[in-house]
Amino acid sequence: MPKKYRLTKIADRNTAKPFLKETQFEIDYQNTLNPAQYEAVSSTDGAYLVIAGAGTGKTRTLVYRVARLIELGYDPKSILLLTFTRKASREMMNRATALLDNRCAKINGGTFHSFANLTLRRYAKLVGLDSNFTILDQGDSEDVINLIRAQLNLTKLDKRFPKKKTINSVLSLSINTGRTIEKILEEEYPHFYEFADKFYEIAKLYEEYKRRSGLLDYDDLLVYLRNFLNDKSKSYVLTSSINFVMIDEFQDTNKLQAEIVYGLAQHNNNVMVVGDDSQSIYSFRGANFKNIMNFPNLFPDVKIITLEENYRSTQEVLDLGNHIIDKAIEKYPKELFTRKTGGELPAIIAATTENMQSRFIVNRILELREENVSLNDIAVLFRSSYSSFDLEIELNKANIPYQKFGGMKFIETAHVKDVLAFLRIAENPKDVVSWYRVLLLHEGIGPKKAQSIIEKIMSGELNIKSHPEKVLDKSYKENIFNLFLCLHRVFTSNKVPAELTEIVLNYYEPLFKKKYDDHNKRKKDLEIFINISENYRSLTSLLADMALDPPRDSVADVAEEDKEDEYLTLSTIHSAKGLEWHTVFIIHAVEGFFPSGMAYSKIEALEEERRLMYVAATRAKQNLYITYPMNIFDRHNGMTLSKPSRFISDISEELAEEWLLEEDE
DNA sequence: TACGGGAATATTTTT
DNA sequence: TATTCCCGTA
Repeated sequence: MPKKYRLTKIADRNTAKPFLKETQFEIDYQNTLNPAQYEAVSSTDGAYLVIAGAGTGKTRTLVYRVARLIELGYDPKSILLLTFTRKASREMMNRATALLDNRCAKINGGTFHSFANLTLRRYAKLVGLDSNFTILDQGDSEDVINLIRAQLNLTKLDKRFPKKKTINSVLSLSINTGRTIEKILEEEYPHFYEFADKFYEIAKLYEEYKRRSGLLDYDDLLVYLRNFLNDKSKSYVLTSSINFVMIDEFQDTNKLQAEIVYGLAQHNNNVMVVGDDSQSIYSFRGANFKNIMNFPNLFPDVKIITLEENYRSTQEVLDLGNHIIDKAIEKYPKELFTRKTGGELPAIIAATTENMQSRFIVNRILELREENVSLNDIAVLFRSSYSSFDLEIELNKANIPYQKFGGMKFIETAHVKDVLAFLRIAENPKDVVSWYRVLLLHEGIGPKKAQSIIEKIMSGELNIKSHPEKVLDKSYKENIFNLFLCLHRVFTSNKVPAELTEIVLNYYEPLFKKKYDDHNKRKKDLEIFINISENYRSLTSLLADMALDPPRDSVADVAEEDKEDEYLTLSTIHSAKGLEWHTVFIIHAVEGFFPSGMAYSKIEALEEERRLMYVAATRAKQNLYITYPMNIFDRHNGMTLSKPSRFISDISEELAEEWLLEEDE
């Protein structure tokens, strides 16, 4: 169907600005949006900072702006919309498409990392990279670091040297926040400060290693992109094609990402960032809500728009949320209000034990179902993913279907990583970590032997692409011969992901059964992996997606065919970002769990826990229940009496009802 | 040098 | 509780 007012000929979208009168738009923007939203949506040129409180229609605003820009005649491909997750990106494009038409699906979108991935591959030559680099996920990075850590003999020191996880997070924080390693050690890990020089040594070796092996970790994706953007003569080809930059969840970006935003928008400074400083919950990844405060320094002519009308929650829920966040030490001034009144007061529920908390939730959910509240409209939120273990048992007993978000991911399970390691080698034979992982699967091969085989492969002494009979002499055991035979098959196949996966799994199966006692349970994951691989045409994109947008389901609820269409959501608060439900339960609101004991030592960390509680509370549209067990198992002391979370302990009768659950005899 | 068993240890959130 | 670390044995 031809659109009434589509402008077809625009000589140069960057200079000749198309325009329409307000009445000529297909969508009645002015009357569908509130004044603040409309101001943001109808903006075109210039820099905008949209401070959007929880539930104020942030996504809606972005979606409408995309539609309007397209209606104005701008090329969809010249609109870049960066979001926090790929799911969010997909959702926005779908909504915009539904609103207007499928031109909206053509905009440039994705996460910072996925955008960097595509850009770096496309402009690999200009960037100075090989376009088929492999992406290391966090676990892979840690493995590399562990290898280096072992080589440096750091385990033999008198004092315990930090573990791979810690090392990786220090290095990563340094890159993402632009602070030196010393500074980070001093501020976050003072007990490891004395090892600063070792950290530098590891960082150097790690960099060399990645360069040599054609590997990029998450941070590299951003760093290379930033550097590319800074080299204006080279990146002009990219930046001149971007007319509008939009960034969602700006409160969760870090310094490095802010620099990227600056670089992306350099062509004409048309940039809009949207965020809520009160919902900044990713500081462990280097995010700093002060990015929002600093934004006006980056773009001096920025216009600030504040969205304050909340469309999600009842006033009762909002009051409690406001109470929690009012005590925050620093935030952008804003006052959320809603027209939804007459809701029920939130409830704060003390249960004598953790199990009673679980049973309360199960009962309440069953009651809600009686009241015709769909399971899809209910969520249970928690600080850390293990908090739901007891509840999960009770839900299973009661036959309540649920999906859990956050926590252990499919991709992080050892057996899936094993299979991926084979495929990584197929993609990039220089990938030493994957070689290491694969070789160690074999009997009789430990770290030393693996090392020596890898050296021979890297030096070319062992040519893995030719048939093993030609390259392996008698000193190699049969299992190595078989491994090389398998890899030879991989290298000589036509590299369709599904076919490669099949070859690998055939070979891997006996090793897998030997390595894992519980291989029956794990087997399902491998079957899922086959299905996933069938959706890809190239190995490069399969591997990139596995690192950047991994499927989240592991064994827990794999069977696609018996997946219920109605299910309860269990989620970490981090994974619940941006979502909303009719009824929300927040569990384990106990000192030491929420706020986490890890946060006690730093005021900034405690402030972040507070924002986390705020995010959790503002997910609720209608009902909000915050529960805490009074006795909870503490690994150090056994059963201990616990204190309710500081975020809810001082709440007055007007803000929430307090219930006490006791065992009925 | 590989590898299994038992001890130690730290314990969150995710692209 | 689950992973990592350490050490003795083959």
